[in-house]
Amino acid sequence: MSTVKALAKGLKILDQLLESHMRPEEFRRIGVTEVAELLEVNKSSASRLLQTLSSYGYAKKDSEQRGYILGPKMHNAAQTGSQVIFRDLARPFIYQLMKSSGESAHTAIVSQGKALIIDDIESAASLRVAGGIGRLEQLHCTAVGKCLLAFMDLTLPRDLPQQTPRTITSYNKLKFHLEEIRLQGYALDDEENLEGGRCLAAPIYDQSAVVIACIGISGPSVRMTLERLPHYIKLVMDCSRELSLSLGYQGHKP
Amino acid sequence: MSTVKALAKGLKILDQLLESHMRPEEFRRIGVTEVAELLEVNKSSASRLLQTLSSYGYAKKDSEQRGYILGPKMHNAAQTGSQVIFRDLARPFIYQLMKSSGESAHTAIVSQGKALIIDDIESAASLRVAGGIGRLEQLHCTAVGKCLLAFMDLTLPRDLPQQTPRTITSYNKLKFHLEEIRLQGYALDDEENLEGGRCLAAPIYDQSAVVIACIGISGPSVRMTLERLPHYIKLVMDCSRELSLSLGYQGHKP
DNA sequence: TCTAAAATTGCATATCACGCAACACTAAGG
DNA sequence: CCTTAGTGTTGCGTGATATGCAATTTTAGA
Repeated sequence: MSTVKALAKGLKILDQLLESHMRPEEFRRIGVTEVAELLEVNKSSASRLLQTLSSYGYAKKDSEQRGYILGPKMHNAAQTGSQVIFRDLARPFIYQLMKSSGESAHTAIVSQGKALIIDDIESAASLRVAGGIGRLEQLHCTAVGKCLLAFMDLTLPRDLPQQTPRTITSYNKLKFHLEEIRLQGYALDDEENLEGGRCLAAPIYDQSAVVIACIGISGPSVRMTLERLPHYIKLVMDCSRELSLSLGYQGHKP
Repeated sequence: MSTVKALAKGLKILDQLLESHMRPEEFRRIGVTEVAELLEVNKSSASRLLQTLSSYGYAKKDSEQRGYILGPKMHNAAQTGSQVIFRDLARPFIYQLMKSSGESAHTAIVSQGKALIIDDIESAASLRVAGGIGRLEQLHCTAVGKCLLAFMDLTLPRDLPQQTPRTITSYNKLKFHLEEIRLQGYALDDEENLEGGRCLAAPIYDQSAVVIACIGISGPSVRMTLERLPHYIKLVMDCSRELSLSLGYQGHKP
């Protein structure tokens, strides 16, 4: 059994970056010189190893100070762990939402510049919007996507592909629309993503009053009519408030 | 700018392992032959790269079927993400526990073969057991450690260093003692880790009735006397039950 | 602005990653 | 149980590349 030495060196660096990251009280950036000492190699070798780790997203040159920190790929792995816990916590709430609304209910978070459906409880109705745990949805034309855009301070996408005739494809129109969503406290997908389908979504706040996800319902327009919308809006917003409270949310501090 | 090619190859494998891991519906083990095709190298090279990743804990040969999966180090990164959410959820409960008991209260999980304190709310009393978010504690002689050993089906450590004259250093004695803890539903550190200090701990169950953590209190023996222990035990166990319920725990199914 | 320390880059050479081939292991089918 | 095909591992020699050196660039602090 043999090891590939260059790879081993890179992984040792990754160990150090991980260790520094996992203990917030002991966080520090790691420099080329420090890595050179750790591996007992020349600084130039250390620099190239760090560059390689960076180019693949496993390390990142800190933008504020000298030194390298853990890169986005490891952050994504950490986020997946949180997703599983959060999904399980939110499940009873969206189950109840599905029951009270009669439509499919789901939980969504931001991932890879899209809205990732991390849980989805389908309604028993024969005509329903197709489900999809793990599905990535466009941000600009889905209720969950727009909800996340409005409440999470995300960078607005520039590319707004048309999904239906009703899709908002203008950056300025979307920007204005998101302001409305913030005032209303919920987002409506009015056949913007799927013809014949409407969705509603509302944000989930954590204990520090930061939005971390959203929940929503999807259904066919023949059932989710504009006349019945207020009924659905109330259900979704009640559910999102209860889930937020269960996460320790205590309302916005002035 | 140049990349270290051998390291780059290893990171590409890690990318694949991560990708497979993050979407449970798309999980699959990755074999040497598949890696060889991905990287366009000979199977022997692929094998050596995977072995190197494995020896550093980033990959793991699956024990049930052929192929490699994401290794414990990446799991640990994922766990850290969950820790932050869990820590925040548990905080109000241990805060209340500190208030009602008058002693420092903490949350602990298993990490690196030890008990990791992920949150710690110190009592206002002048004489108290020193705190330490991020501290790793021995499993065999602390209340949180013994609690995790008893309820989480961990491998019993063989090395049981003596911390005080009261430390249990016999494997068989510890094994028997853990059976007692399982029956009682809580663990007591009776000056086994620190002379003049006693700790109590109780397990936290999640929605699938699996123990994922524990909470505990620590205080000086002059306050946490044997006569007052039942009072403290009740507080700790009440708190652990409430926190478990808030996580969706519904009691043990037969 | 200057200086010292940290980080990066080009080049030649020493090291080791690589492919080949042989072998070992495993799972499935007869 | 035996056979076969596919998967994974190991030893060896060679050429590709990782490395150290030295020069250069960048950066942060006085």
